[in-house]
Amino acid sequence: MTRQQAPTLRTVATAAGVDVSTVSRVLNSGVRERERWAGPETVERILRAAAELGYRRNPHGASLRTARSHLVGVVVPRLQDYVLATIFEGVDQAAAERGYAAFVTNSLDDPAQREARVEQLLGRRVDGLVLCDARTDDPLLRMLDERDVPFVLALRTSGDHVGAFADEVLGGRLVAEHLTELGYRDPAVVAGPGYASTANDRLGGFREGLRARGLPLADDRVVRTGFDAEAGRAGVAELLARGPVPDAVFATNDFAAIGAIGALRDHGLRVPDDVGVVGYNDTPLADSLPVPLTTVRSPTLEIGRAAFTVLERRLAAEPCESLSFTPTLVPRASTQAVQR
Amino acid sequence: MTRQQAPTLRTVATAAGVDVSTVSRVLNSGVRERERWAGPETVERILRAAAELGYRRNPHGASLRTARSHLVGVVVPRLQDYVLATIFEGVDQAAAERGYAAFVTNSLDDPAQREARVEQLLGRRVDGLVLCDARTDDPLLRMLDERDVPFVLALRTSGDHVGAFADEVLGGRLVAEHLTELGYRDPAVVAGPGYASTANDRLGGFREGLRARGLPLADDRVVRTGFDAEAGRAGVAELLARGPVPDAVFATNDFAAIGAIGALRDHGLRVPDDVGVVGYNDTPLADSLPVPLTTVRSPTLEIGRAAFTVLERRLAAEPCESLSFTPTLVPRASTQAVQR
DNA sequence: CTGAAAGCGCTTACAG
DNA sequence: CTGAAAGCGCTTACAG
Repeated sequence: MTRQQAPTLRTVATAAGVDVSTVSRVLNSGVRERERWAGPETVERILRAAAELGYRRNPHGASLRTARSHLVGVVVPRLQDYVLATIFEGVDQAAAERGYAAFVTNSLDDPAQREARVEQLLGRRVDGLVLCDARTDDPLLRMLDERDVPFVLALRTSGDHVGAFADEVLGGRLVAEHLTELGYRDPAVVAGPGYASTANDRLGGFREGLRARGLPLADDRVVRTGFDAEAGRAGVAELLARGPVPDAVFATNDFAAIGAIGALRDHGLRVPDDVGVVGYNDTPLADSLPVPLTTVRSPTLEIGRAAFTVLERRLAAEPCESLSFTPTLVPRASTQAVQR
Repeated sequence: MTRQQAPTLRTVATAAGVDVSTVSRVLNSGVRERERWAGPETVERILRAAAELGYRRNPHGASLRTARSHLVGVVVPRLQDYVLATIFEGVDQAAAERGYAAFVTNSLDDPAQREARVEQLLGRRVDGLVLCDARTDDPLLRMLDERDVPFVLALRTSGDHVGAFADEVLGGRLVAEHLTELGYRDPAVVAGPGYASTANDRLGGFREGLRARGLPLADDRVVRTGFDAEAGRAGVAELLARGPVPDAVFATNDFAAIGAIGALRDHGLRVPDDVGVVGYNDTPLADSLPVPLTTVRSPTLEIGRAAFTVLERRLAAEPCESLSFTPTLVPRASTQAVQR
């Protein structure tokens, strides 16, 4: 082992000719407050010694002492999902800016796996959690509350738990308005699973928006599946098996929309000429598809950042409220004015 | 704060009527070795006390004492990229199985950002690093070596640094063979950036495979861009601006392939009737696209898992070699026998 | 303004 | 087989 011993507070203290406690105080206070703790010359000496030695606080020592790890855990359904990866990036960014580091882990929307992952994070002594996989009925959240584990939600809501969300109902309504304005009269929906508030709210907003225009959405025009391409493919297959071809398909996720387009094509239906398609999230892919996809843009990175902000308030025991973000519709070539 | 004090070794020791050192030894040894450390009855008492109290080792105390954090850092170009998210999942899985936790962070393939991220990870006292963003010429790796920081590479190679990789040259060759066998004679390539060994090797294998069949690849049939859909779109636009329409396009990434298909369509070219398209990675999307994409499957999850395995060997100062994986070609509808 | 001391929770040589 | 002690690096009330 030629790796040299990492400098500690003691190394710095010795080099600067002061006590470790003084070094600790100086290094841990901002430029302003430093003067309260040490003479300007002492501060100078300490700062120089620390810089020369390349001192870096050992977080384990600090955490052990303070019982605060400055670590947070983020639980996502699956990191391979672009939307969730983006939300994590937002959390991670905001966390890093505040001196925190973030772990991410997949729950796969499986309650058992999820609980195991949360326990692992807690075992690592994270200060708090950001959960991106809340369920409409969610016993885990109650359990965490009972154990006084600080957590916030992101993206998906559950009960009145605090977090950072998008106005998904509005998102669904925007899609309904877009389609009806273009002249579509018989749209169908391939919605994500019922345990996800996002899927429910997008569907709910869509239904409401249609009804407001006198176009109630029949139950057989709705399929509940998952959020990936395969789900979209299966969803459309199911819709087509049920009855007449809808004139539009709203998939509550861009990937599902891509699968939906594939399935439509398998049945000899062209997009947008025969069927209009709308996705959700404005994934970068949406714009680069052979037929660019009409979709709803949701500020996912911001949601991630905001989730951390709310969590930090919770950790500081400050009063905190949920933060909400507004989606916008992005019209592209996969929908068009209907010729009649 | 109603949150009850977390039980410590001391709590357990008191409950079991033994010393903390005994508890530590028993809890840290496997079933087999336990008997060497304590009488069966003592072991029993300790185990029960720990279980009843819900004891969990405080990793900060342990890390402080042992100077081992059981933490690893994973650096990826970007987590939003499906391939990298998958590799991270592999690393994380393998790490968790071995009692490690993993941080991930984005370098965005930017040297400055990358170095900053690595320093942050080191500041968190990770035991080692998995770098998925190695560069063909990579000063950071030399620096890490000098500082004796244990690291391994994944996916992208650089020099003879150890890691877990796929045989990308073979992957490129498989594509060349597939296309030539179908009768394509004038393929073009939209390859990732030159600092990524994966892009270079896929291109190199492709070129070599073509040459072996008497079809040298002209320089103006190669465009170097990025790995995302936008890059594929731009790459094809560039190719078409340069000269005659190629009869096939090999994009070294599925997302680039999707962008390429979009750009081809913009120019009124149909896939596969006018131009064949091949991607790389067999992203789930590939199979669900309107025109399912011929692509190369690379065992990315395995690569991630293997990378951790190699890292663990390095951490144990065991001799370690790189692990290599074999890709396979997945033919789909985006390529077809050429009619002449 | 600065120092000395205590202690966070853990592991590990050292005794016995 | 088990205990007592030391110490990892840090922070923070307490003195002065």
